[in-house]
Amino acid sequence: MKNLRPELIALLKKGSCTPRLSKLAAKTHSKATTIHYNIKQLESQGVIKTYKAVFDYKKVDAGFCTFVLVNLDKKEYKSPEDIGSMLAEYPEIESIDIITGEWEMLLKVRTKDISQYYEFSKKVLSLRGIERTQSLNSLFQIKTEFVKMQ
Amino acid sequence: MKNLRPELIALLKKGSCTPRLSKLAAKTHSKATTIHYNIKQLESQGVIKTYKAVFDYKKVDAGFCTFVLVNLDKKEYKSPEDIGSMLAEYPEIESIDIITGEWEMLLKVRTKDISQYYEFSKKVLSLRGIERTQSLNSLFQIKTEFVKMQ
DNA sequence: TTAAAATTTGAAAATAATTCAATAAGAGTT
DNA sequence: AACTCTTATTGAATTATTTTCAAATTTTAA
Repeated sequence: MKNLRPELIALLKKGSCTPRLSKLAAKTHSKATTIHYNIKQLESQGVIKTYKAVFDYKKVDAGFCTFVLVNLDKKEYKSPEDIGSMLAEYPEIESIDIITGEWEMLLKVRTKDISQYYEFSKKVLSLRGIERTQSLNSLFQIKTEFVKMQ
Repeated sequence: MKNLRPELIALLKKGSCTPRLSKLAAKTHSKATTIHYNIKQLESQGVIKTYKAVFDYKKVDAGFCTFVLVNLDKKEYKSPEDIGSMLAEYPEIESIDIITGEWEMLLKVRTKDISQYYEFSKKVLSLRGIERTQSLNSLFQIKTEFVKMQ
């Protein structure tokens, strides 16, 4: 018997969910078929990207959250998007933004703990094109992904 | 006939979704009843907070994304969590973290455009307890909420 | 006012989730 | 290894939800 949990968590983190039409119908005082029509429209217009789960990240070995400000080495890459899409493959990285100001990129990273973060940083933050980084540690999360924690 | 879209988007942003057991069963080569059992367990243990939609935020009037570093006025509040939970009520705020370093708090804010951000900042970033802020603008989003954009 | 397009709805059909009892697998003890 | 206890998986039946589709309604634009 294999442990399904890690596989389920990985799938739910990015998708494998669906809107609850009956609940939405009740909350908006309309019929399920009307919601169905409206949701299909949002989906086909690309308004909705996916449906996913939000976790208590402490309980899925991702309780250590770090924001990483990144300076990119202009000589080493074609465009910030190129490094960005490489980084996007790492499951530890929750978000990647190209930003204004002193730093070119901001990452949000989730690992189990500080030592797993150290492993991540050795592996990822030394990639060609990444010149310098500064990390800000999250001590406490009040809201994530529009969802209040606690 | 009222326009359901804004109401649906607001609901889906925080919840009103459900895991697709049949899909998860297929992907993990197990039975739907097994997935059902495992998911109920994750839910009752508080591992899963909610199921929600991820949007193309440009298409839901929230394409302008800003990270706000915040210094808190120690005289004005009991604890950072108190200001945090006040801020958590604003629908424009995607995430709130208490962080290490020069700044005490990091917000991620989504508005329609720069002028709506200005309205937000006048309304919210002048609340008692917020001493000083610095905002970093997102020029391009590569990944959000663990989901690759584009 | 009228015609066309977009949205809502109801009924029926198709899928999917839930319940529950039986079975199987794993963990720990003797 | 045999036994017991606990945890996890499964199949069958029930219940609930989603999907389809045609008809009706509402909105938009001329």
